[in-house]
Amino acid sequence: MPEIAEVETVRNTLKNMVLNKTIKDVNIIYPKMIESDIKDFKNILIGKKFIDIKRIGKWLIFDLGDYYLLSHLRMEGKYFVKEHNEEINKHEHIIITFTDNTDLRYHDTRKFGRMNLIKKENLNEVEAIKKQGIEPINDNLTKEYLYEKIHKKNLPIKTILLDQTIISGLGNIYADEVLFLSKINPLKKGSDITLDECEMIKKSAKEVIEKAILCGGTTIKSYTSSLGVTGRFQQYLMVHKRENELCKNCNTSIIRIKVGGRSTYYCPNCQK
DNA sequence: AGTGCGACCCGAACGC
DNA sequence: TGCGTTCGGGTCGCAC
Repeated sequence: MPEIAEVETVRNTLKNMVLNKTIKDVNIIYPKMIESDIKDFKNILIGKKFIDIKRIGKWLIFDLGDYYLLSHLRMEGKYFVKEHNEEINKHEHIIITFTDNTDLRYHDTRKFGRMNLIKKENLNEVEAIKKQGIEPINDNLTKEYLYEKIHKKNLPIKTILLDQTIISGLGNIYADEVLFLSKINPLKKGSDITLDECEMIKKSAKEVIEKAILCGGTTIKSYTSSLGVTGRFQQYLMVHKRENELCKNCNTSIIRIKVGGRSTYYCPNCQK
């Protein structure tokens, strides 16, 4: 998916486009995308406004006053703001129309994304939200917290970094980058990670995510954030998607392996 | 409880 | 040119 930096970019972009506009209609083209009651979805949204857009981990949270619209972009979800009379693209699945005749359109080639409309007081009953771990940009992410969560696990550290209940917001791209900066081999078991290495992971995660947010995210293949905004972090990637290219640190060829079913890129010299 | 893997979808890239 | 196969930025649920 868009990872935390991409979601943050979408959030900031959309805040400038859709806040405080009254919703006049909702067109649900692909109902499976909605996890809450379909009828309620339309009825509740019409007449309301988005008064804010928040984010928890990779979840976008549209604030409707008494309700939240939760939106997870998964792999390829995007939002576009278009004039209502523009033709509907085949990958646009949910269309929210405002009284000024603009649309907020949810576009998702693979239809993996999900939305969930809930009463505000029920936010903490949403399992995925409740279980979110600590974000890299939060100072509560300490080496002690990480060590406690990691040191009894027999899984590769790469797999652990993708677990949203430990660190919230890292995906496949930034997990590889964090391990490179930390000089840790992606296959190293959680139980073999030292407290010092947890400190490295914590520092690297913060560094990578802060820089990626400043860049507006990364663009790989299909991902551009809403409104065609293209992330610029790609130029700073040290290992991800760089198989057979040379390590920017030591000139060794970057290699690609599978870890937990996910493509994983690393420098065999820097990350022993 | 912890771990591994298929399923959810579709388009792009690749092999023949 | 065309057809079949493989792969993927994420997460969930099921089986062991």
